[in-house]
Amino acid sequence: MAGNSRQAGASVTSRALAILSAFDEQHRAMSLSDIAARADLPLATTHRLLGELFRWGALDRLPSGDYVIGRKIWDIGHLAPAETGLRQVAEPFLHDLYGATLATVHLAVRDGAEVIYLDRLRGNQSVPVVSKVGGRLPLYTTGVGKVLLAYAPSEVQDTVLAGLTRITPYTITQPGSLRRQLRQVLDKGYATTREEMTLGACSIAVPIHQRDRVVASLGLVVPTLKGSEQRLYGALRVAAQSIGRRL
Amino acid sequence: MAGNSRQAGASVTSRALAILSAFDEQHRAMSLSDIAARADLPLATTHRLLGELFRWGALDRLPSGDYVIGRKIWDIGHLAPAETGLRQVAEPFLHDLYGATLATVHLAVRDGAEVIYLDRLRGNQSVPVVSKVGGRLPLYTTGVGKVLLAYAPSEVQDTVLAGLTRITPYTITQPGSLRRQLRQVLDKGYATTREEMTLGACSIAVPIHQRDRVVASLGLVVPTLKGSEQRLYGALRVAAQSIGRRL
DNA sequence: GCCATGTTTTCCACTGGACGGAAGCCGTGG
DNA sequence: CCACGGCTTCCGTCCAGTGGAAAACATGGC
Repeated sequence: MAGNSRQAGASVTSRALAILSAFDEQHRAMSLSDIAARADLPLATTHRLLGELFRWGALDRLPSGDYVIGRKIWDIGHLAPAETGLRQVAEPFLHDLYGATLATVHLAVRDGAEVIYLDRLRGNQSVPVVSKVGGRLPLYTTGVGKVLLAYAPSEVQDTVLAGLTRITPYTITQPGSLRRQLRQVLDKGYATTREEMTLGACSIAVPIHQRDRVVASLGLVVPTLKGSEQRLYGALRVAAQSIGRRL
Repeated sequence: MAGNSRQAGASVTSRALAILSAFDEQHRAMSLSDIAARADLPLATTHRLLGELFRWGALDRLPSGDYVIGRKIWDIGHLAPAETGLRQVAEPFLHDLYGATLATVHLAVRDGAEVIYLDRLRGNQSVPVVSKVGGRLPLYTTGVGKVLLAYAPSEVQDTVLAGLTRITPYTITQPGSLRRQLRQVLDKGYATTREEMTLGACSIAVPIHQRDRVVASLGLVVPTLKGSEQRLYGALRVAAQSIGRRL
């Protein structure tokens, strides 16, 4: 009854993992029933699994009783070598970049059809940005995103090109025009955006190469690129090369 | 035989979690048999669970075949509110502090009898430090640690005092002398260390209050405190108050 | 090349722990 | 006071996880 009630290959472990997957940026705190609904699991089962995860430290509870991701996950996550290794190496160069430009500095990698921000340096009086460390944004509205997209396999590009949605009046929504920009990124060696994600924020970004593969992108967010594009590009290129050499 | 072979209340989920727990700073990459040994699970079972965790993205594999923590854990970990909330709020103030002092800046919380570093700003030419974001250190050899220990429940203090081990010639190993220092921390409002963790590195740290509870600590690492102690304390206090007010 | 040694992967019959419907509990508010 | 929605506990059924064993695979010594 009630249709296909449960996923086919649902192993025990995968249920616990399904619960963790139920959390995302829009759902940082959820009640038992929310989680059960989002993970598509029966209440009683969810309840028991939540108990186990909580006891272990994977989840915490707010005074309200809602569940949130716990410290232990944050903690163990920092053992991930790809993320922390790159960050570790890049850190001092990000500082230098910030010192030299006073712009918001971003270090990001691609995950599927999204950017994930590994690190961000933001000054006190920098332009407001929506990025967060650990957060995700579309590939086609940010400087670092465009770089990563330009070097991504064509399946990924196709997926992204098929789903362009307007965020600001300046967001690129024409597949042809985005495709042209991506070609330019490969030619010129850097990408730019002009208020395509946030009004009042422009950005410029370059790839970070490990051997001959592009593994990450380094970007700056500034109020305007007028006149400073080449200077910022120069600073970015030096930093990206230094980071790449050290990987 | 060979003693008590398996934990008593070992639920399925807890085995997957035991595998994740097998990873730590000294064991970032492990083979199947290493993991099975550390998690105290049979090889075949471990193998299957590793497969599930890998397929989901909780674990990655190196070219060598060794398992490491995967991006997904890092990713989900950043949804933990305690960690990221505090970081988010503190970030601009850490920058200011760095700008004003050019010292390495630390933001840390206590977990049991250890410090966990939530954030670190390190200049290019700062004193070398052993801290890492997401890393753990003892409570009694670091500035932020002493602050957090001074405000910790007495059980925690007793545990720590019972296990003082020398790291540098200047590490405090006398329980009495540490206890005296902790009292001073409460009196003066800040803690200092002088080469107790790393030779050539001194530190000063203050508590961050949320309402009337101490939730974190903010610290600076410098080559020497000579003459600058009061100036650094002033800067720290202002920053810590601003952060606390915003929580 | 060949065998000895250590590690990873696959297999499968058995069984004990997960499953989840249902009933009880608790807080809220009409 | 009772009705309602969400949380927690209970417990008999049964199937998915278990793990010993053996097969594949990788090393490396001679």
